[in-house]
Amino acid sequence: MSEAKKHDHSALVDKLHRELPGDKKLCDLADLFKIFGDTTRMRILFSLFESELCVCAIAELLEMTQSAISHQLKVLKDNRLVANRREGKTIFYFLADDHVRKIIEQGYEHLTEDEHHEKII
Amino acid sequence: MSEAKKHDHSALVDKLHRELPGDKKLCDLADLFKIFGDTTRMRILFSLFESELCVCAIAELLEMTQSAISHQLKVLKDNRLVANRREGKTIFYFLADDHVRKIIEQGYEHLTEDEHHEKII
DNA sequence: CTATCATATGAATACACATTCATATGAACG
DNA sequence: CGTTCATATGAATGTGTATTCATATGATAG
Repeated sequence: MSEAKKHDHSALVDKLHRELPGDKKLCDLADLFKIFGDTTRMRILFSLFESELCVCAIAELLEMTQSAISHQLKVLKDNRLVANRREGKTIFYFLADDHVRKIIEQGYEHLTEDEHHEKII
Repeated sequence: MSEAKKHDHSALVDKLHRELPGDKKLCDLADLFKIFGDTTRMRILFSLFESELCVCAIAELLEMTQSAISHQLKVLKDNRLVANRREGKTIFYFLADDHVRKIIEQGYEHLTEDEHHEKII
């Protein structure tokens, strides 16, 4: 037997090490949440909650540069959170699927629960 | 009436502007997701899915510095995603509530749906 | 084909933040 | 108390990335 060092958890650690999802999965998951972790992108997603919008409408709404919006829309599209369709010169963006709404709603719930906590203080 | 400029959406933009959640809410929400948007924090959260763990167990499991883990645990705790309890010298961390699990699971679902897409290609 | 409108994109800049290193706190034990 | 173990924390560093600026693409109208 190996001499037990200070505070040995090798057994537990080994077990958990086998159970943890692969690094690829965890990294992908973190990358997904990273997309939601930016105020501009979050505001864009909320803008698209009700209806599709063209790029310049989003830019006006959020009072930001067309370029800034366009860059972020690319990030959102590359990660399949939004999709777009062309109509003449205009390109309309819309939410890609319902997961986007669900993920955001879950986050919202956590927040409101926190407010509950703050009231007590 | 104001002269309609090129591509006028002022009506739609005004309407949406009133409907959008306040900047504080959106910022808080983005900040929440930002927490999940880091591989180390995601791995820590997954480590705690099954059972509570002390800091050095997490550090061993993830093969990272105690300091790095401690810094991230602070972030997680400040945002109420984990909580801790003391037992002598040791401090055990655990998931604060079920929202954490739900949020992560929603993200996971979105990912697996994407894999579906990739298979078709 | 040229001008214009809508959008995309590359490079540069500026800022946020994860990790490291050194050190501090804090509990238990002799 | 002084030492040791477990954890926390402050400052410095390096990396990632959001925005800006300038410019490119791409569609439409004349």
